[in-house]
Amino acid sequence: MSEEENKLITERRAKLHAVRREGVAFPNDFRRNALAAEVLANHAEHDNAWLEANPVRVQVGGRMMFKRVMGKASFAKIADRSGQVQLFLQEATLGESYEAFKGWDVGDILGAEGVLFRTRTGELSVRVETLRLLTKSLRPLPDKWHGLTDTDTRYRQRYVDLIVNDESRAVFRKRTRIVRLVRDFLDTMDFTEVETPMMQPLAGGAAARPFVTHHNALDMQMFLRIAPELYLKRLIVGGLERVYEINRNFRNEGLSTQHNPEFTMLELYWAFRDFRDLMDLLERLLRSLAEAVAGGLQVSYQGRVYDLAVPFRRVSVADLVLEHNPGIDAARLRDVPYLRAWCEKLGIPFKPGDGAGKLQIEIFEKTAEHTLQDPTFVTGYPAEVSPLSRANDADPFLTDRFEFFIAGRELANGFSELNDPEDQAERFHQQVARKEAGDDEAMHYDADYIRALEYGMPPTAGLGIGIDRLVMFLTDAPSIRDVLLFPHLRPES
RNA sequence: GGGUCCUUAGCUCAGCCGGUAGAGCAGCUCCCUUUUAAGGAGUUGGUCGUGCGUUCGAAUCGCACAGGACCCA
Repeated sequence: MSEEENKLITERRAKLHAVRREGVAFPNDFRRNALAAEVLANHAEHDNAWLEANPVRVQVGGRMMFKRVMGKASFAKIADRSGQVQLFLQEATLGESYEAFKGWDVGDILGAEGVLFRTRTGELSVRVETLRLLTKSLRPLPDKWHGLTDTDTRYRQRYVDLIVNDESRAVFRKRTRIVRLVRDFLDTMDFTEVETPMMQPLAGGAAARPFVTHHNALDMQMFLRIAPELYLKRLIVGGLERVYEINRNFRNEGLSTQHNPEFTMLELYWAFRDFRDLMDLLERLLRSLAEAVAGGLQVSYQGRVYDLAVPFRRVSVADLVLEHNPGIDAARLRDVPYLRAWCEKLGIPFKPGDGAGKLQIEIFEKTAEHTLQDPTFVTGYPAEVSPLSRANDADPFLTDRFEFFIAGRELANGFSELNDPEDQAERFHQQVARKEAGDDEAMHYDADYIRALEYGMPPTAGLGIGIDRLVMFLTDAPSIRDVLLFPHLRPES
């Protein structure tokens, strides 16, 4: 028998049809005057003597999660958005609706009115005087003790996961809180939150394959954005000076525990500041988030404790490459044939057009990146792989840029912005050359962005933070799917 | 893209050197007026992910496919 028409559903459907024959099966005239958690918190101190002397009448409603019928009396627990409260039901008080209740199922949504009292074991409960079925649930919930563990069902039918798994609800509440705290943090610093286009004629601001769509009225190809960067910096040219955006980016790439095709990114741009200021800001932000949502500066993630109290390590790409590859000669880190030989030795594929900067990064990613457990700012990113970053004054092979790693993952990327329109035009030309050489992640030449820079962009620092990965870290979630309400999955067969 | 493992009742899981499919919870019938995974008695429920093969016989062995988990690139 298929899941769509199994016996349990058939039985519940018959119960629904019986309710329909009696009248309105899906009433919407019941109103609550209390939530479960409020009821419990407001009367935590009160014993039965107090409750008898000061009767508290409440109207509560929610989904029935437990049901224990004992002849002429029953207990049930209902869950609302705040938590659960127990109902005590007696045939003597409820009459006909008690008989009806015995036929209702775990999962049904009920409304109850009654007075508070404590049971023999001291649990604050509602002695129900009026009970109504508000919504019949046709599908059985997962096992009350084991809950729902099958990841496929948890992700595909998130509504079921949210009904039965408290921890899952807690993660998403925490996610919302984290995002709100980030906004508060930036708003306090006089940043302005803005919205920029998700559909773009050119997908710029990052190295990634875009999703392609089509605008019918204009008969033109458009792209879902891979980053908001170039639009936000136009706003810096416009004089907004401190802007940020928290919203979705789309990258047409594979799925993994750390990648979803659409993911949430914070990007902020801060005029009259440089990349060092961003490192300080990120350090402060992470600490304040950990204290607010993870219980302190010692954050436990997947069994390991991360101490955010100590200053975060700051180390260059070159130093990490040398640290993890003792055979590499520090004097030859910009020697292309030498680095190619090392890539071959390490089994790293490379393209003919790759220069020393790109090869360094390949070696870094293969040998060092995953070892960066404790919070670490990696600096000294080569200009070749940083087409939008300001070149370092002392060493233009490098840029004033960092990436931030924790638990072996990239969490943020920040740099002093390239505001020299002629340098930027030259970098775009290099990207176009790479694209023509077959690198489909290379950038386009964005003429309007160059025009904006030609009006003059003040010296600026810009930071991007992967919100999903940040939430994963702060909620101890092993997979990005655990922090996305509806993660991308292959279609159901 | 490569490797390892998983898919059996609504849920959580046994069964896997081939011999007609099992438990707990949920459901159904009955008993029970203070339960806490309530308890007691009885009982229903399965194209064992899909397809092809090996075999007298396949949940079990082989191959392919689909979906999922983890590791690697």
